Amino acid sequence: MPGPAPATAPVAPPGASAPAPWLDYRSVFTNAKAGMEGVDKEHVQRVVYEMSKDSAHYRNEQRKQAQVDARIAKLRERSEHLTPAELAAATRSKLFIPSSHSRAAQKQVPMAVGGMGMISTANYVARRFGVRSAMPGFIGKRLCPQLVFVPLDFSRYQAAAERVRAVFRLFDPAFETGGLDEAALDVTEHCSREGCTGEQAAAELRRLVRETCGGLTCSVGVAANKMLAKADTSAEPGRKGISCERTFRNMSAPAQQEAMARQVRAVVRVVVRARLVESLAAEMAEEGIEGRNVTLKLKLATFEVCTRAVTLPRHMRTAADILPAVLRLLRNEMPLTLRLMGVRMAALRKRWPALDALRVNAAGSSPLARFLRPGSSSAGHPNSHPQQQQQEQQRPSTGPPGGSGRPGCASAPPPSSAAAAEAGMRPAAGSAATRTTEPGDSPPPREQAAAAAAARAAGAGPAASGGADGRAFGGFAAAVAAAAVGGAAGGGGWGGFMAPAVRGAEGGGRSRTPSPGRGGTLGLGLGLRPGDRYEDRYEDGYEDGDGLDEEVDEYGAQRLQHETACDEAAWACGDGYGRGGMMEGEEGEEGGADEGQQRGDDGDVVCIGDGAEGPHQAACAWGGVLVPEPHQGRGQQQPLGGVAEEGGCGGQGAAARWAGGGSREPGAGGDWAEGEAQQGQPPAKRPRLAQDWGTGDACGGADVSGAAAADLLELGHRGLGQQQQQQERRQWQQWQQQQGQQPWEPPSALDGGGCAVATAAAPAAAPAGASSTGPGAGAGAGGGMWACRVCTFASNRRQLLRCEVCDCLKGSTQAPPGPPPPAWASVAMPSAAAGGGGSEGGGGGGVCPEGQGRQRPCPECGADVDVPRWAEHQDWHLALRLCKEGMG
DNA sequence: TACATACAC
DNA sequence: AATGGTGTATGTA
Repeated sequence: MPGPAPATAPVAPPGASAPAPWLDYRSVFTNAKAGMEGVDKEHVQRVVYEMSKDSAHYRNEQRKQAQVDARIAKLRERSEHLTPAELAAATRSKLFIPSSHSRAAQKQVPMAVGGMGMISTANYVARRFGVRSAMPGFIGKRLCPQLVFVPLDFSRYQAAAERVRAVFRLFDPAFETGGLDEAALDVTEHCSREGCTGEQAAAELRRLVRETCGGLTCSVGVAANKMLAKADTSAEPGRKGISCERTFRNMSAPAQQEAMARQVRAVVRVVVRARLVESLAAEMAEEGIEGRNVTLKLKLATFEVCTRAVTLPRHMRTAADILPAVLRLLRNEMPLTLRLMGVRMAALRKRWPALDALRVNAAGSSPLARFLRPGSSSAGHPNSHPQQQQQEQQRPSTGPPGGSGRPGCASAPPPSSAAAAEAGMRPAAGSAATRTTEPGDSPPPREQAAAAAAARAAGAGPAASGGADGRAFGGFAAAVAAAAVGGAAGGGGWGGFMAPAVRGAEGGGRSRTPSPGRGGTLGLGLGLRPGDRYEDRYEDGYEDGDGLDEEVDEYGAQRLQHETACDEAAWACGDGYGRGGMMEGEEGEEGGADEGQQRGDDGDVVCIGDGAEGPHQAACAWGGVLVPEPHQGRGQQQPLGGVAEEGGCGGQGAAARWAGGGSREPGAGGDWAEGEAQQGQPPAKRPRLAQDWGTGDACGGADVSGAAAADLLELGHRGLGQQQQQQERRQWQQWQQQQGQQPWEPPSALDGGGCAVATAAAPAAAPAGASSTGPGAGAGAGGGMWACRVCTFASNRRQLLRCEVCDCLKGSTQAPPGPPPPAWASVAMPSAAAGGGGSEGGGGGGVCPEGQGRQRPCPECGADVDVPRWAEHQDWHLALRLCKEGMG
């Protein structure tokens, strides 16, 4: 193989002041990595630079680099005043035996695992060209045109990792994993037992791996070990956080973006469409964990990343519980121009440490097992369990969870119902009238699938979980099986959290299983169809015979049908709401957009939130400043100020933008952020969300108890403070005035006519697509909640004036006139059936393909829905289901 | 402690 | 045309 070609591309620095600007672009890609000795660094640097320099990503890298430089300078200055003692404290020793293995299937061909988007790793042949991990594939291809991409195949990596871990376990049953290809072992005991040195153990480890893992090699280093303490941290679940995030596919027609940008509710659409919360809740259910911190991660179109977090009043796990927190965090950051969104739960704990063990034994044949088994008539349903009620409604989340738990989990949920409950069907915490999972309830297909799969898996028992080649089932079944093994091995550590041995058996308890369950979840999360890229990637993860794939497909097909119908209706009508932001992997061509409504190919990104003025503008969430984002090749480049302020974007980023504020488009003003701008004081940081879950006094901490709990939780989750509501309304009205519209006033009587105070219990959440609850049929804890007449959300607190879900005013039947009129309406509407909007003049042309007019009855609620709002409306039902599920 | 960010893989 | 997703550690108020 010839070495890397000398710089072939005619890379003339056009008009650059510096002779070789790429030399200043310090990216990780030029760092040496094993096998990269002798690489022409400057060439790599130049290619990377040339291919990156016009991108938002590049600008963000520059920004970050400036920050790092500033930080370094600061540290350097400080270090001059450090005492020796402090210096010593700042130094840490490496403690572990890291081990990794890699395998170059071909020694001659340059190969990279990954694709054009991102390279996970590259073989040594490729590395000689400068190709390396974390590099975008298209740059790798440029550096090395012969580069062959090898698609990711997590199921194989997982399988291989399992085998290697089996060897590790021999040396240290409680070893810790660091991803698929790394582990840390404490071999202290092994060495004293075997009377060997660390080096000898390392050699033995290498040999065993090589001989038992199909020739895999691993590198092992030995160092002092102080991590024994950690073995005693059995009160901690093995993992600290769990998350789900998605990058949005670029979109789209300017009209669409502008429309999106006008409505607050678009946010919900994006969240719901991304299925972030759903997926996360499903994973938590699989893992049997719950968390008390919710973090929202946002990556802006500029590649800036920010996170926003709240601590919940107690541990939570269902989508219905998490979603409101996410929405609230998100709303607080608008306007936004997003590239990625993620949701994370932290402060985790095992839900039922003792119960898990019991559940495992339900596979056995003891009387207790029989009692617990699904179908046992005497097995109570989850919510009748006293401990659960206590824990979920009243119990302070402090104290050893499950510690007091006499294994009085006699009425513990059988696996199937547990899975169903966890998948989102659980009654809301704090709901006085806890809804039971009654026979009449028919969970949505997905939940059914999950429950069925879980039941099967659990029923199969540990014996079946071994898998022929050591591949675990993953997800729920695997966790159960592992717990069984570990529980037995560990001598029955039932109370409290899992013993280290169990964690070992779980593979460290930290690594996630990307295969079956997750593949399904991901597929669903992306709204993929058969044949799509991501599905290809993950379909290997499905185990034969576990039935999950069929069920997933069935659910996926339903979702697809639903969404396609919505989108087609919306897109055909050209209302600009058809797609509330697509995910990567989704195709943009569906939906029958007519020619006049084709999406732009500007490479724009999802734009949400009030105030974003157009497709080429982005707002910095921290500063709240609206800044035109130059379109590719056009417009001025935003100066990236070198102001070395502390505090990330809040400092430097915002400052830079303020400094460059002159590039705002002249007529683009009018967003509320400009008010701040005119004061000339860049807010250092947008204020944190107040920690006012609930009233702010009683709910701030962990202790929520008694009857007040329900109230506070409801308030905290679903309501904003009145003050905040008023503020929002002022902003809304202000915006309207700026738009030259009449301020929208609610229909006279707040409670007039429409405010159905919910009293009855909510009907079961309907399966997707089936007709279900009528408006106002909602319910609640009987606390005088009101049902929104627009979106039907039935659990608004009495003292709230706006619906927490859709923002409509209490009692109103109208949605506020936020978004501009749909495009097709301004073309001409020959149809006679003028539903709502009336006559937007014009002549000729656009015929809504719905043909019959501008309204259709919604199959879910029966209401006549403006066709342009059809997709939106359907999404509301979806969001509502999420919220209602479990609200009782 | 709670939140925000940086960074490793 | 195009730069990921998940998890942990650490700094700061």
